[in-house]
Amino acid sequence: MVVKTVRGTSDILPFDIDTWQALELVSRNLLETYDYREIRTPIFEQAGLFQKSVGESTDIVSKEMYVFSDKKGRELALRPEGTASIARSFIEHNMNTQTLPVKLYYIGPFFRYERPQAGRTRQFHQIGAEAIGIEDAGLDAEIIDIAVQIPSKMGIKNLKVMLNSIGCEECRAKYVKQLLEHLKSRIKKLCADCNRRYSANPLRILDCKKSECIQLVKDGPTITENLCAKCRNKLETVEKHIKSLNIDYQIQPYLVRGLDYYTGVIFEIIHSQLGAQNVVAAGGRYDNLIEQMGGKSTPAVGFAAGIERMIMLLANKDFSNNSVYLAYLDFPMDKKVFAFLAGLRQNGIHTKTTYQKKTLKNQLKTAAKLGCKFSLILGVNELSKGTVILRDMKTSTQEEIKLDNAVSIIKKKFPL
RNA sequence: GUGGGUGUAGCUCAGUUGGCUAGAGCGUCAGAUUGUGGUUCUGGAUGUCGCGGGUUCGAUUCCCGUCACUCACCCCA
Repeated sequence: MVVKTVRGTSDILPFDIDTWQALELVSRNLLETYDYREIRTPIFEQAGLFQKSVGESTDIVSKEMYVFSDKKGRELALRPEGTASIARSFIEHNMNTQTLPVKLYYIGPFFRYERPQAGRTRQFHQIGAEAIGIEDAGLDAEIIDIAVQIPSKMGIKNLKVMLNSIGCEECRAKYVKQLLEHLKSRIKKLCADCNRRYSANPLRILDCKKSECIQLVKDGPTITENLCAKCRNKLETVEKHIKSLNIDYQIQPYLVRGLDYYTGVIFEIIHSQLGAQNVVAAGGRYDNLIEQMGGKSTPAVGFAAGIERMIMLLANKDFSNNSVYLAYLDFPMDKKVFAFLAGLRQNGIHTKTTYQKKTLKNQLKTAAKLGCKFSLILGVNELSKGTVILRDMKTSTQEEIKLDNAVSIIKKKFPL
């Protein structure tokens, strides 16, 4: 049997890579202008890191993590998400002594052992950012702003921002108590999953998709109207900020997060064309995580966006670069042709050509097929005159130019 | 982890109520007089019919298993 990629993983082939690279470039530029710096943490970590931070009760840690032991018996795990590693690194390198907030971003692969589905693979990629050390609603709004702008700048439309707050520890605890109280007498009406959630992770009942549960939840209290004054005020401030940026959002009182470390304001950016996995990006505050992991009490806020999910939404867009095609007629390639070709490339002109004997007709056909905006035709006549024909593939017009001027003329015709 | 659907050329798919050399479109390659593409025409190449086993004189078609893809649940970016 021929070896294939393992389940839930795939090759990102050159055919698709333009979109990936464009997305990465747009994201990096944007994040850098917002003063975030890239951090690259290891792909694998001690398994305990994720148990402590993401939470042992979550499926991510208890069922979906790739855990293995190395030759010395160390329990390691392929990272299932990004924030835990960054919190670890923040503590390990005493980043709390730097000017706060420390703003970090990452782009890379993550691993979860899940059943593959549209927008869900076992190796997947995220772009994320974290602003650590300052508890200001402006940073929450900034994170949301960035999370919206990355897909928007790529041309993704119809994004919806869902916003909520799950409160601080105090108001959340009070609310959970109320919620459990409300559901207690009706627990038998809840679905099997929600019965499990009732004891394991009650807030998760809020975003159950089953109609019977939705109805019961609707009749009960919402966290949004049970926030303490401080938490309500923060949520309202975030709203004010993102309103000023004309970000279209809506308060979703039943929005919760799956990871244990979230506190306060949380959000999701969703897109209807993605199917069941409709979340493009999500995030929120996690003010207790760093302290809980052994660092000083440090507030933080961040987000992560699913790269594959954005790529799905960009499937019919073309991000390929401009290029020219060099057609020539004496085979094998004359040394003058070779030198000209090398010169184009040394000057930063993305040049395609053939390396086997082809007719001129064939070469132009190829050039058109490859999407080259211009073709350069360098036959024996031109070579003897020291010229080359520059053909505009769109208008089918051409001019004969001097070999020496070719680079500057092409560069003027299209900025690379 | 649970449930449904699918698996035939590079791609999209047809097909055989079980039987001779398995098809189409697209793509690809070559050609339609000498150095000019995206239209047209002609011709060529390519498939262990996902893999393994069973039933049968005979299976790509039926059965079982398995792997993968896909959709939903679950989980979550």
